[in-house]
Amino acid sequence: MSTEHRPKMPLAMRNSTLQNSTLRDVAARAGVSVATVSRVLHSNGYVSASARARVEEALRESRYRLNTIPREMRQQRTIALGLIMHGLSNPFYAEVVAGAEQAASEQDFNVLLFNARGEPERELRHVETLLRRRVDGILFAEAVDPASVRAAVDAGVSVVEMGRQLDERTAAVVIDDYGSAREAVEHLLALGHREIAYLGFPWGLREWPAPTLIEGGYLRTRFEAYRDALAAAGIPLRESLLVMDNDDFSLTEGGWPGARAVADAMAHVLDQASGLTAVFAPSDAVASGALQVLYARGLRVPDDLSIVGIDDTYARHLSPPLTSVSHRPFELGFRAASTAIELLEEGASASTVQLRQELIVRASTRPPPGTAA
Amino acid sequence: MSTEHRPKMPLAMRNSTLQNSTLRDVAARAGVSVATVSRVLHSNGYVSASARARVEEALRESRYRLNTIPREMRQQRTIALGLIMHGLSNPFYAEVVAGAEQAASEQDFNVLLFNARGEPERELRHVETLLRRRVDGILFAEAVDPASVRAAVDAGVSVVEMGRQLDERTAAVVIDDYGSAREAVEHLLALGHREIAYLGFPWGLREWPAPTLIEGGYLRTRFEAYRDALAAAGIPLRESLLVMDNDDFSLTEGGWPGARAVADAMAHVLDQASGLTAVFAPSDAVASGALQVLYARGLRVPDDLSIVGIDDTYARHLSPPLTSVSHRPFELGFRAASTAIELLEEGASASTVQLRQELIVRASTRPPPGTAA
DNA sequence: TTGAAAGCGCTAACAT
DNA sequence: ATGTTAGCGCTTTCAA
Repeated sequence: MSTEHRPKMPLAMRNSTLQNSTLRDVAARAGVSVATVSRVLHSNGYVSASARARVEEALRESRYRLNTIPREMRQQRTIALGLIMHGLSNPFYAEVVAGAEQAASEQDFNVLLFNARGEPERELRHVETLLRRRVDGILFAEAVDPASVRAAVDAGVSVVEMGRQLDERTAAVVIDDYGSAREAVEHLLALGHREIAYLGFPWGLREWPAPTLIEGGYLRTRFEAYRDALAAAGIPLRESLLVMDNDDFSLTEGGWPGARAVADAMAHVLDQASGLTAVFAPSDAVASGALQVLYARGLRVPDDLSIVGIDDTYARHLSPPLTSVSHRPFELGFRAASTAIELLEEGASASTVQLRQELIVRASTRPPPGTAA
Repeated sequence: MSTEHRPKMPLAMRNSTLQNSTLRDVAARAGVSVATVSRVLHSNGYVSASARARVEEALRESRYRLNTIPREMRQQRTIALGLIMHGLSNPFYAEVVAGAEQAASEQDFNVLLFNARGEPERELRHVETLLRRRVDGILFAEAVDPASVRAAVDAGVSVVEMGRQLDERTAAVVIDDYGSAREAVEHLLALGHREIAYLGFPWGLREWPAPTLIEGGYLRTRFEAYRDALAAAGIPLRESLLVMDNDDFSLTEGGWPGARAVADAMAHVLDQASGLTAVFAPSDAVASGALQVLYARGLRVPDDLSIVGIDDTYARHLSPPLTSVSHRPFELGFRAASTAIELLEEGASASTVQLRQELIVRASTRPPPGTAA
């Protein structure tokens, strides 16, 4: 007994503008079976020339468009990656997303984008949503909660962490925060600077909210790199050249470094320090705030003071164009997505890759005043 | 005769770490039917307390996670929107994407992100991919090809265009380019400026590649606004205050305005014009380039010269912080996604909304030198 | 070279 | 209150 498979509605109606036509509609029109239509669609299996011709005409006439959902169901793969990040306002992450999209796109994978805004619960919720959609992989751009990453790994999808690794079992593409901060400071040292201010948050790990805990994390690393670079050059740390997140200077606004805080910090250093010739800003955002203070005071960069940033985001747009260390966010995203896909296709195993940073020298740095170039 | 529905593998195996457990697994474990499990999962229909308890335990034990793909198939809706844009490097579009993601997320819709990089073929290909995935709606951030928009509309999904409307049948959220340029220039006029330079591409509609055709589109509009604002104030256009894309000044690099071109343009105006007191830059990117030239020449903003931009992207990071007109990209994306969803839920009809721009006055504008404030 | 049919894992109408 | 079952529209095996 063969079951009656005809739809309740007559074919004519099912083919209205509202309803997409199906393989069966096409098959009926061409007078063949759905299997044959499928063979024509995917150019596999044997199809006679005449059948193929009739099918192709039927496909055209019925304005057929393949529905990939049943296929996802059948094949248990979606050809999709989820990407969880925490905000696109920072151009660094925008580039990360762009890189991931491009790599995915080149392999015909689609990207589902989620913003968890630094909130662990939201992050976990997004992971759940992605797992229910049965995506093939999940990319985390600086995950905030190990539990979300764990959930993804436990579900057996391919997981890649970017920027920071919260779970050992994932593949990861990370940045060398220490190395790039050190490279920035050493660039200043190489130019002959000895009095270098640090605008940051060396001990700011007190009671920050979740997103900033992270921020605190890498700012601490960058501070250590500054300290070590000076030490290696035989230069003692000078208190007056440091700004830290203490009761006098709250460098955070709602958990993140704020413009006002940065301005205060820069002003503070300028007022306190004598002989200052350079500033190390642990991000382009901080550097831009510092430049605004210098501009307002009529101090010239790099004539009076050199300044170097990290991130290479706003850097090229500032006056003067800022020397900065790029973490190559596009490549970060690109590698992450590629890795997720590789992990899928082969039996490849997860490994951690460290991306090499790149110092980009622009017009904001030069030897200290009164030095022979 | 009931068909034999048991899977080939024994239940135990199907429940391995590799294979997700299904409703049927849970039902078997709880000793109920799949319908009952489904009722528990969605809290609809009647379920006895004891059955519910057993099901809940079974759900836990089998680490069940709903698979939404069959649901999409059954219900003919995916709760997903496609978003096609042309690059995240421009912070304006990054914010648009952020806004769309947030609106979608608030309604539990997911966002599939595609970058067509200004290429019509790629744009159309992305539309096809989205339609095959049967997304419920497609958002275009400045579509480049009417054919892609048409394909989406013809397929019957809900379509919203952002920034520019290429198809009359879509809903659209657009920007008032003319209005915002005019507001920027009128801000300068209100401060008392009469000698205002324009750094742009008034007649640059010659043989630009596709992406820039658009660019040419709105730059032309912004130029017209500049011209009209001056005319309304009784100020004649002065050739020496205009930079246009001609053989002397190629303002485009690979189709887009380049840093070098902007620098040349600003330098040109400074050399030619006497009595110049203000500059209208038709984007923040152009303004930032102009500021760099002024900085290099030791000219002070706003003391010597005022400058206003459009977009409000880099504006806040520049020295001095730039007065600019915001097009509120986050809201643009947010409204677009909300609209797409509304169009879906109700029988609402497509309409075009114009977003109101916002002049943001910062430190780069003030009355001309030698004027009583 | 072609067709029939068994799923993929849900939802929901219908029956009991 | 619960179970049975017919799909959703493909892919793919198996038989013819």
